[in-house]
Amino acid sequence: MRIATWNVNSIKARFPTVQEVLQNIDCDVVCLQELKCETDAFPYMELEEAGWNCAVLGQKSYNGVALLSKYPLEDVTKGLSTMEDDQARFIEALVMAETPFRVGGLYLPNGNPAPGPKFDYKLEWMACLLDHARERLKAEEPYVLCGDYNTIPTAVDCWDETKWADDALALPETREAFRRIKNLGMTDAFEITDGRAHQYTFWDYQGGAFQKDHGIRIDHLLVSPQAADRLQSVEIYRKARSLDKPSDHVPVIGVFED
DNA sequence: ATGGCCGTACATTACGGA
Repeated sequence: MRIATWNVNSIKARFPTVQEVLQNIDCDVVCLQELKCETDAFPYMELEEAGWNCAVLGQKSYNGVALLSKYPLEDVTKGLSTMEDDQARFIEALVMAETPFRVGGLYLPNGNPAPGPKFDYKLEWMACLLDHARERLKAEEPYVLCGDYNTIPTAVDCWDETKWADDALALPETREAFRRIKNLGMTDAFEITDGRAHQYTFWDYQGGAFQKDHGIRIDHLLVSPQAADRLQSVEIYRKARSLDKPSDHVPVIGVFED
């Protein structure tokens, strides 16, 4: 079972690239973020023709999340169970593989500038995600909570810690909120299968950041104990960043024993 | 310094992103 998360930064602006990458990474489940399209405008037909079952929570202009699955999806929920949110940032479903996996796809708020109302919203969102994860863990099932966390977990997850010191992605409050979710018993899949420093999932469009490898690791898969038991490896599909008109994020793939 | 982001929208600039 291969489960990917990928912030596509507009599905319409790069749909041919998205289709090509989906084919190449050969996953069973893909969580997409930053669709930047309304639910009705999602390219259901093309993706269904390629064998995907789709669950979508879209929004005009900004945000928007989707779940793609080669297996049937059941128990689809849109939005966090623990919060009223007018932004399309969370979708979850039960993936009916031989061993069912529950998969949540999230697009956590950026939070800049900090301090300020946007940072407050980010921290509120993370607190609600914590409550949601706590409830989900009670089921003791394979559970994967993946997406763009807009969180640089530690100093070695960015190319230059000093450049991010005052940024909402790296502030102590953000890192603490992320750790709290891990402390519930959700494991960072990359950390336990790879764990190398300076492995990135995002590179800014500006200043030749990708060529200089000036990136940050902000796309994560957090997994329940039952999913961690099956976890074999994590792949960061860097190649997606070198294509024409790329997203600024690349797919991160968790590989699980079936 | 010989270069210097991207996508969206009530668009020709403002905004959100990270």
